[in-house]
Amino acid sequence: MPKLGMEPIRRDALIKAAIAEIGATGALEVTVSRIARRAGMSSALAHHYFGSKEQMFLAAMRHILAVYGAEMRGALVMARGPEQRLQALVRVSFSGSNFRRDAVSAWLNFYVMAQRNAQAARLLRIYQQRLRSNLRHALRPIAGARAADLAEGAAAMIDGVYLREALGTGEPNGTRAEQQVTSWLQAALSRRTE
Amino acid sequence: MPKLGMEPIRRDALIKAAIAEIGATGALEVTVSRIARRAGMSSALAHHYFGSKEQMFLAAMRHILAVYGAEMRGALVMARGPEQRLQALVRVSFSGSNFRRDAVSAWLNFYVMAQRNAQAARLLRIYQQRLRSNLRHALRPIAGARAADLAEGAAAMIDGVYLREALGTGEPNGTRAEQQVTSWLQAALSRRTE
Amino acid sequence: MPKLGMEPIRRDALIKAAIAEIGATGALEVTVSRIARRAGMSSALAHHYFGSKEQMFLAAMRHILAVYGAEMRGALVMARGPEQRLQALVRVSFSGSNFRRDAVSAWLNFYVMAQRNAQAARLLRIYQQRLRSNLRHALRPIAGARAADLAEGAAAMIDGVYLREALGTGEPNGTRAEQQVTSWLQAALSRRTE
Amino acid sequence: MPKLGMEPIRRDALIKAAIAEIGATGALEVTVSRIARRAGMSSALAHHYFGSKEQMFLAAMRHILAVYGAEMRGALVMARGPEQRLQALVRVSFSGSNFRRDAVSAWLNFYVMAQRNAQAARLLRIYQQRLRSNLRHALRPIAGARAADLAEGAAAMIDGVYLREALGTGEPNGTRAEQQVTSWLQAALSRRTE
DNA sequence: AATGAATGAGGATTCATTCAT
DNA sequence: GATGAATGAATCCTCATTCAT
Repeated sequence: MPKLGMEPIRRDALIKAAIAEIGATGALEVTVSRIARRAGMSSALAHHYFGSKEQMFLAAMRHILAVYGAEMRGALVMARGPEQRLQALVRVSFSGSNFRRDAVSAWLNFYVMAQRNAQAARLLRIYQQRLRSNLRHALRPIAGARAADLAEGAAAMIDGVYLREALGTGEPNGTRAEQQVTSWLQAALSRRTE
Repeated sequence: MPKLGMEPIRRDALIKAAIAEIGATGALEVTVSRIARRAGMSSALAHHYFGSKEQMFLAAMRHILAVYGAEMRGALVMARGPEQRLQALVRVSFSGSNFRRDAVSAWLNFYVMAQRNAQAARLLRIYQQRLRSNLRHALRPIAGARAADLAEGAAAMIDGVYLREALGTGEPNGTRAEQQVTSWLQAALSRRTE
Repeated sequence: MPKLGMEPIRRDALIKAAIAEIGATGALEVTVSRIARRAGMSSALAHHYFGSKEQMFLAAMRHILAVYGAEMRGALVMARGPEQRLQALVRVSFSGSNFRRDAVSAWLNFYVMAQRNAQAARLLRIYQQRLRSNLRHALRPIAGARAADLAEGAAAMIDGVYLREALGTGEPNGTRAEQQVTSWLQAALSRRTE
Repeated sequence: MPKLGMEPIRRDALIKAAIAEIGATGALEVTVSRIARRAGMSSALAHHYFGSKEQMFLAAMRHILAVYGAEMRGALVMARGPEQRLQALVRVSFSGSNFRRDAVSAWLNFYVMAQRNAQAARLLRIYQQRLRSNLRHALRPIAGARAADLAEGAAAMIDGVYLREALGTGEPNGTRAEQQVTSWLQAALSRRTE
């Protein structure tokens, strides 16, 4: 039942399957066959659409990144004032599709991938810069000159907490994560006002 | 030129080679042959001494952990007062053998390994608990009831900053990392005194 | 030149090649590569179709057994009266595809395999029981109550003679084997009529 | 504690261990290391004494054969008259050290070995001929011209019954085996007297 | 558009065997 | 006499990838 216009559907299915499979295995040592089977097609078709396993993984990474970016924009749109913007950025990092077990585990593997693959490294840097830039932007009115430093610290904190959730045994707990980051941010900010 | 008592020497060489190789490749997809060659022996001998690739990786992980623990103890011994203890813990995390490019990259891969391998997960948890426990201990006199929370946050911060260094392109910068964590800690602590 | 519907063809070729290779080598220490090469394909394809060397051997065993069973049924169909049924059973054991050098040698190795592999043991037992049951059936009208005992003995005799042919240097001689078993059977039966 | 005159002791221990190990594994795929360990020494020493794995197996085969021959001679010495000689030959085949699970299983593997190894084949033939010759000798006074044929048949019967015990799941049952052969022999003999 | 067929390359692991001590 | 050290040579098996249909 080959149909026309299947390409986007297939690609999407494969990306979702790749993330799910990586999440389930906990490693990048996932076979293309398994991913393809999970997506309901042959591995040959997967290659037809992505050219190589690596490209498929990159597409999956791009997908996670794109969704994360979209959610961030969406949250920022709703925010009123710097404090809310800050909260939005933190909250988005620990919620939505980006914080499901699958995605969290996938992230960990993208970190590893970024060590060898230039494209993956670039994608990662884009994500990091976007987050930092957004954090700086939100912090400027509140923290002034310290905004850059605080943004840097907040980003590290977010990554650290994210990592901990990725390695924990239970299901990731977004609320707890958010609170941890928020309380630190407030501490750093309140000190400023001294 | 077979000698007696080679076992500890060989094991040591293999562990070092494994860490170096993982660091160089940036991934766990390192072959036993490569590691063995780097350690100056046949892959068969590597298997003879470790039984399996996985056991070899675990030994490498244990080694990194042990050295880290030793350095931590050493620094704590020298510390006078809670503040110095705290500083020691942070400084040790970003210095010494534990913060060489190799080791940093190896850590990243151990994170991935811990997602599937129970033994690796256990080792990781031991490390995390030891760090948290040490941090709590040092924070108690300074932060009182908030010590537990702050220790938790500091640990996350350390991991986050560590992660950033692992993913950065340049050589890890321990001083910068230490300062980042320290300044946050001071912020959180100073708020307490309000 | 990939074609569709190759699976049964490939499986068949591999089974035949496995039997031939075992027969030629005289042992189970045959490599998958050799078998695959003899069957005109890569070892990877052999694994693709059988999953493992062991499964391939079991399939070969099942094949020999199935052919033997078919030949037995065929001979029984033609037989008129108990004596002819008996003769058919003995003759089939020492003729046809089941008594070619290859198969005879393969049998010997299946014996060994049956000592460790439960599935092989089961297959072997099925063959033994079928033969005994058929022998009992044929002997009942002739030997009455002694049928069970005689069937047991005839089966052992068949195996013993078969073994001797398997170990002999020359090509197995079916006629000689058949006669040996038959003459013993007649001796045992004639005693009954005393 | 290297002593002088250890050679025969070591060789003996290795032969016993080899038989035991083959019996336990049910196959020839036994490693020299395992055998040596079972015999309480290093694999290097095993090689020192036997030169190769194959030679060790042959020695084990020779040992089993020698013991079997000795037991046969012993039983024949005690026998009075042809009938007792016959009974002695059958009984010895299914009793003593030659009929322990270990040895029975080892025999099966020697059969396989005899298919490739000329020396093993020669040993096997010697055993077979000795048994046949002894059987003929005992049968001559009773069966006259038919002695040769009957000896042939009896030998096959012994092997067949032996095989069945080797493949059975339970412990070999010598009495049952002996009776089966004996009753057939008597049947064949009684027919002669008709 | 889709897939079964097919393989080359590689990788972990095993093991008989050798050798210096 | 005895062994730990060491390895080359296999062997099974996996997998990304290609291709004809």
